[in-house]
Amino acid sequence: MIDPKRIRENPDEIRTLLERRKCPVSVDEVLKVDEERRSLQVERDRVRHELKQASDSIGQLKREGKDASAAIARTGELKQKTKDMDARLSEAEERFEALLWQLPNPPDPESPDEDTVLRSWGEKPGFDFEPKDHISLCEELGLVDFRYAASYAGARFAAYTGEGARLIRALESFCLDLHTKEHGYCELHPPVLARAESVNAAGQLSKIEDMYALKNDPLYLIPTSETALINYHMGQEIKEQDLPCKYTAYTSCFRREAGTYGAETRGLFRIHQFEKVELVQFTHPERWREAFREILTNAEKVLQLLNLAYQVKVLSPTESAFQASLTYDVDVWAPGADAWLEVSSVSNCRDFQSRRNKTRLRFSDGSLGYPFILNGSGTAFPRLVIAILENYQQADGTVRVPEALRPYMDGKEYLGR
RNA sequence: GGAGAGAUGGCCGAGUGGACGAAGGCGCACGACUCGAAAUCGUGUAGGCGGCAACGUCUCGGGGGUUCGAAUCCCUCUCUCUCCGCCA
Repeated sequence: MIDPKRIRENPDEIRTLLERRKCPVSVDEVLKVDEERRSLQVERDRVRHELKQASDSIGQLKREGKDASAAIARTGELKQKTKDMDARLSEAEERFEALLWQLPNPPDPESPDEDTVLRSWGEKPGFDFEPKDHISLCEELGLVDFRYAASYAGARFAAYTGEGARLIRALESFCLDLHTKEHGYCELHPPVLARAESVNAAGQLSKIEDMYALKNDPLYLIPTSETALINYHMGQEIKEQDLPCKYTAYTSCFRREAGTYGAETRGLFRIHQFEKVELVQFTHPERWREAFREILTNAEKVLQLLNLAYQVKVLSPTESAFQASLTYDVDVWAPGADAWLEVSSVSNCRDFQSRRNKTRLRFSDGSLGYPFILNGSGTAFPRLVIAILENYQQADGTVRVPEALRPYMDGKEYLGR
């Protein structure tokens, strides 16, 4: 959430920034309720102070063995007044909080009005045959059983089979090894179910219609392990000297994808459950750029080691997530689909999430603040699988295994051979 | 799921209705002593909200209640521990 002081002190700046997101919440409304709440608090504190003093003097009388019943009788009105003020104040505070929680992260000034490709890496492969799309490759090589997944779980699910399942497992180990051994991340394996509070801290409850909720428990299936990782220090203080804290996790991710029917409904491109390796860093507010570049580099490294062409683009405020102030996407080239596929999204959420889940930062001078939290995929698998299959397909219908993955596949050189 | 016991400051731990935001200890910071250190002694050591500040107010796991007054009594929720059950 946004620092209320920042809104109070720079309302015009916040208004302008939020307009870039087409945010429906009015800053004036927030200011109005804030003002209301503050003046109520002054009044409430005053009334309560009177009551406390009265109580103290009753205690004093009793200690001296004097009769206090007259003094007690006089507190009745004060007590009622305090109760009324309490109710009015907490009502105003609730309204204020509710408004505040609805505000998205103001976009970074760097974010452009339109998504913009910044650079690209690698060569698109040339084929002397007509490249197939991943759906044909999966079916012909028996890597994914869509029919089974549909009858077992429903439309838009995938069940990897045989070498396909093996490929997913190889990718998991490959990515986690890279990020833990080479990039210095601490590996976690968190629950994929989370409380509303945790999901909300991450900013994802703003799209509740996209979340899977359980019937018998107040829990949600997480849409990304970002949810788990950004809450790792919830309610805690991190010491400045312990920064940056870097975490990675491989989890399944669950998204209802409500309202996306009709578009890209076949194959692995957009499915309800997918696997992803996530990277999260808690950083010093002044060093977020370093962390941002690092996470982006870490994600790119996966594609570079697999020798897949990709492009990096910076997203406009309307495209970036509710909780993010700046987002870069990494899109991998998929020749069968003849398209760039988003496999990673790197975001700076500043102190937006740490304020929500009360992760605080103890500076070495003793003062207290909030760490910046950044996240990025490193990377999302179904689309990485699409890219591998389509880029590495051979004329004979088999798929060459990228060399970097072979150690994780018992040295296997080709899928389907 | 059943039965019981707990949750107090950075940590340990006292506190069962009034002088308690909270004894004592540890830790930490500063000062004294010292050539320096250890030991010792002294001082200080939570956060939120509001306020320029003085200060006020809130917080003893969370929420609600009783009371003039709650860390303390009552209800409720969460979490932890022990035993039983059930499992992977």
